[in-house]
Amino acid sequence: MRIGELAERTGTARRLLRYYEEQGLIKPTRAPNGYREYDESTVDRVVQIKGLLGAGLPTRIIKQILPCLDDPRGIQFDRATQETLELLERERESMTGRIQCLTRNRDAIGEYLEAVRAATEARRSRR
DNA sequence: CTTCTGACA
DNA sequence: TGTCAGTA
Repeated sequence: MRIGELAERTGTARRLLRYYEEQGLIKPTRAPNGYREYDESTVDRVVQIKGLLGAGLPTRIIKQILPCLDDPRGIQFDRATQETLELLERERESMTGRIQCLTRNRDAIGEYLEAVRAATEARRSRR
């Protein structure tokens, strides 16, 4: 499929898909007319990339752990630098922190919603 | 009409 | 990321 279809199916801007390619995250083949050609598996890959990016991981790290997502047995341990491992460790801790923050915010919203519902209900029964 | 590259905001 | 240009 060409970039337009991939964009629609992944909910990603064409511009972004070309950017991912620039960062080495996806490697489409080229049609004789120069158009990028993506295979079915790319749809999943792009969704994964978006998820990782949304989690706050930098593209350069995603590039390294992507082969792991495709095929867990294809991990290139030899290229796992000490520096990369440390960065991923910090990233893991950072994610844990964000999760705790999200949990608090989610609970706060839940309590707010609960309070509003209670107030609304009280008003109804009074009426 | 769709995509491409490069560039600017 | 959006968008504009000038093509293929």
